Amino acid sequence: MKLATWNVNSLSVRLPQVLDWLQAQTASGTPVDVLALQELKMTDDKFPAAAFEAAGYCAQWFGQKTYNGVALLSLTPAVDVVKNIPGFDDDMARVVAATVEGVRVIGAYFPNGQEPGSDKFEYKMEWLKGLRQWVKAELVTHPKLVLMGDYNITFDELDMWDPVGLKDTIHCTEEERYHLRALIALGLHDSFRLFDQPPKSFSWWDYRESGFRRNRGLRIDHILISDTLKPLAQACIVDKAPRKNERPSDHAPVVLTLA
DNA sequence: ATGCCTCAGCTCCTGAGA
Repeated sequence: MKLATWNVNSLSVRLPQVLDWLQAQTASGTPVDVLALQELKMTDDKFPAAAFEAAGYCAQWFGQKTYNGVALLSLTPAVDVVKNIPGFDDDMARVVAATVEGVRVIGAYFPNGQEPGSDKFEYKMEWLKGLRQWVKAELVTHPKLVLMGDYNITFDELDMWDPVGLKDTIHCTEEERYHLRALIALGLHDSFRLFDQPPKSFSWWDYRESGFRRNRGLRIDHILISDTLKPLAQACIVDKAPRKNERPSDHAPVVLTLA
């Protein structure tokens, strides 16, 4: 089973790239079974369900105007769909969850937080708390669970192109990392670090100042898997190929292969 | 401190992203 997450930064702009990428994965011999998308930036009526259906994918989506918006694509139908975090009041579309082939998949676009100390940072902290409470309960009923998406949090210095210059800046603060570790403590694993990785592996690069060319990036897109799934993990990589497209997203897909 | 880039939108500037 192959699962992936990709913040596309506007699905309207990136749809051809998403379709091309899915097609390339299929052509390689291992099609993507589940793809979580973030930052659709479109209302639900604009979602290109027909294009994905033509490509062989079922879709669950949860959008809003201008900002946020998430979707789950799957080769087989998704059931028990949940949108946003039950019990956490939120006027932004950030989460879509569903069960695919017996695996509980949660796709999420975590709040950015803007700047430590800001209202948006405070919202990020509350959102993270709400997410954790819900995921904790989900793990009880769904031992096979994947939590993937744009976390907007780095784990440590390995995930930063400039650990000194970026120390304590947004995505790299101790408060944010506390919540990330608290998710891990529920019985989840950072699938990327289960494997040897190239040094300076990132999933996002700033559009500005040639961030990608100079590999000035952050690893903020993650695929966390439950204890039960850990023994099945075979590989996890960042696929930088789509970042080399003309007009790319600032994020690259992260891809996990399970036995 | 700001722009550097990209995207959406009550679009020729602004807010937000990260």
